[in-house]
Amino acid sequence: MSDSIRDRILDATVEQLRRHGPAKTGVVDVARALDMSHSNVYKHFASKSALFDAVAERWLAQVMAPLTKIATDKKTPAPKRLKAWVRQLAETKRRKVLDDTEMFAVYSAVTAEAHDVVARHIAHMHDEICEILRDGAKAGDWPLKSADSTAKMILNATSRFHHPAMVQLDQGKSDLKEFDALMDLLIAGLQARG
Amino acid sequence: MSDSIRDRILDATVEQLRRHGPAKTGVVDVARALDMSHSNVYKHFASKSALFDAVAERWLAQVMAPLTKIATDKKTPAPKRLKAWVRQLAETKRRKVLDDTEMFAVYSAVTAEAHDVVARHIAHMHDEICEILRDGAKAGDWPLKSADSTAKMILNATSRFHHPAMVQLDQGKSDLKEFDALMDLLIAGLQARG
DNA sequence: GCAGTAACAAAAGTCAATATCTGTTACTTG
DNA sequence: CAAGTAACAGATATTGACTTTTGTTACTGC
Repeated sequence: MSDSIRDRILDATVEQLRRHGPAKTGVVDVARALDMSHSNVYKHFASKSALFDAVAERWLAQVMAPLTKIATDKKTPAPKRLKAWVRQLAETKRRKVLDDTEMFAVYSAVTAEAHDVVARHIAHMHDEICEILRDGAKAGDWPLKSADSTAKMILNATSRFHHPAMVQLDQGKSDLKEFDALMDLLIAGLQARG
Repeated sequence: MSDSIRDRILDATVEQLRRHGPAKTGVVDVARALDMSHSNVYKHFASKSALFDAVAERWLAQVMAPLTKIATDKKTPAPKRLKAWVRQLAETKRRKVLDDTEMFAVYSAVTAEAHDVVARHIAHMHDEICEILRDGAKAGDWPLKSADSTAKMILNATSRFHHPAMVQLDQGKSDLKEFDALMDLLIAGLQARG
């Protein structure tokens, strides 16, 4: 079966965002692109921001997919998995900003407004790091007092390489070797802690 | 001797920025506050952005002063000094954003434009961290392959707590205990590295 | 030569009339 | 009842005439 009407509206919205940017994309434009009245779009999305939130949600789901694959790959040792997971996150953001700077700005602007969508995304990332950390503790890779606070620490320490605001300011200028060195230091620290 | 004319113009500019924000502060307003023609301001600053750059430079010098005191306090052990230095930086930013949110936005907007002023400031911070790292290496606190790349790593890892863009997004919401935990992990890592 | 000014063109900003967009309601069609 | 529409009020954007601001030049007083 083909796309649901909801999906078709979302596709059209992304297309409009791509063509005209978030400031000049309106519900009327999206409706016009689909040859329907804007009232009908409101049948499927409560408001313009709900529509944009749904776009952000889809984007973030795409970001998460390869991360989840890494997080659940139990046969790889936790330290290697942790590094691979955060590296994948940093690479995704870096690639997005290098390949399509304008679209990254759109993504960034839309997610900046989508407060609870982003909160759920962060919670999701947090949970996957916790899982890797706990696996590492079980395997004796490192001691672990609190997976929660340690996961937060990992995300904080690496945000320079994956937080949209930072990635956008950096414009992919910084080397991922800097990321690798930092990640190695963090893992050394995790393993050294009493 | 009293303030130079340059300083008086800078003071008036800060006053205008405080009162009306960066968007509504013009060279004409600054001149009017000093009872002079705007042409005369141009005698002392090449352009409006040069004037704002000078304001940013003064602010950043104020940020640096207490940091330099810590960096050059050779009698305190390097690990403690490193933590105190970065903590002081994070605290300064945090306090600025909590005490006077509007003024932090002004500072942030002005420094966002002042590209080479900020580059010099980052270089200055980088140098002070290098100094602490080298002192630690001499005292046997940690091994040190490259002070430069390690200093960069420390600034990267802690940027969540001191980079204007991050501090502004966070609005002082995050606990400095999170910072302390991260800094302890980083120092543990530094000490553990082969 | 340092501190200052008046007069000016070009760029940027203001403001109010006008047009467009958002979100709702009541209604239609398969 | 899922998908769709027309008509509407209020909020938001756009436009174009009209300031204001930026930055320069040529000049004054000490």
